[in-house]
Amino acid sequence: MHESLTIGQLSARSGVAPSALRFYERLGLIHAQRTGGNQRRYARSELRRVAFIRISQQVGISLDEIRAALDSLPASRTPTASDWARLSSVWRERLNERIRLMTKLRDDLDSCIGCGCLSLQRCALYNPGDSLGGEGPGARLVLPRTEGEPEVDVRAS
Amino acid sequence: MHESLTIGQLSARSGVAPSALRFYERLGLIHAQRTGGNQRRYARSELRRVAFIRISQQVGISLDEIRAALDSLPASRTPTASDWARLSSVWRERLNERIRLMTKLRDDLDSCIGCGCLSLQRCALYNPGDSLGGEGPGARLVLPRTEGEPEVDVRAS
DNA sequence: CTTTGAGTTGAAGTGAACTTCAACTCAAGG
DNA sequence: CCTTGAGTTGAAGTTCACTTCAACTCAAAG
Repeated sequence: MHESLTIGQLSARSGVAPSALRFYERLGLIHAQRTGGNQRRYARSELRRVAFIRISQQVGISLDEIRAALDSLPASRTPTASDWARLSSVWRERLNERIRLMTKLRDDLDSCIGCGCLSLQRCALYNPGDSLGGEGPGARLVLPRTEGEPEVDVRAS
Repeated sequence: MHESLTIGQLSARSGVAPSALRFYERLGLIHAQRTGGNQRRYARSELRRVAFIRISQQVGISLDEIRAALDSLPASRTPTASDWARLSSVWRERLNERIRLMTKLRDDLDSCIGCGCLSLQRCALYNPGDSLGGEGPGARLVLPRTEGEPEVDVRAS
């Protein structure tokens, strides 16, 4: 009866807009069968893929990287629990790194609030190796990629 | 001698590209005097503004919101330490919330790796913890992009 | 003075992740 | 059969945060 899902159903159950699902398909992140009338029919396993995509995005991973990760899943068989576990554990590292960076930023910000200085030299908020930079055009990630070596010093205002 | 900075100097000292500084100026985030030859000269206090902007971005705040925050600084006088501290402490709340969410996501992901399931009902990755209402899983995305009412349930793959 | 490197402008381009649109077709109830 | 809501397409539009470009001018060293 409901062995396959329409795009509307997949959208409703995943919380992802139909337009986004079509977009994901164009990028090769998900796949669909077609009916005689050319409409998409999704296997239930696609729901899990969509779940993985959304979770990955929350971890701060680009669709491009997510696609690469999904491509590493076995094409021949339906992914098993351990397949998903393997992917997730990689994301876990990323997430931990992000948490570490944000925590450091918060602590640095705390000490800056203490003195109200924003004197980046002393407070090390600009301390390179953790943050700043970003090369090339295009949108910035909310949390920066590593690199950059500014010499910041705002002692005299 | 260096009571004011050229755009190249401000760029070097802040680690922000000149094009970005001009862009910030267009958005009203920073300000510059002009020389007779129409070149920008920045007061040293602008360095602190740029510092605040970059830190704010790392906290995950949009330029639009940053502008709003900067607009709340007194226009008449040079901002004091406590002015900056006031702004920073607001950001600190945001940062803490983000850390909290990331940490929860990591913990949820951990439990998912344990069973490798990504079965969002059981692993609660999609469950905000309390609002599992009614029949079936009333599960939702933890951080929905837009509004919506997804009912996620991937039990059968 | 000449050269060179730094600065100026507005307009257009970039990349990510989508959404919106117009102009259709398909599927199901009455 | 007819209507209606759901689905189809490619192309274009949107937002954010910038960068790149062309075509200049300015500032300082030699």
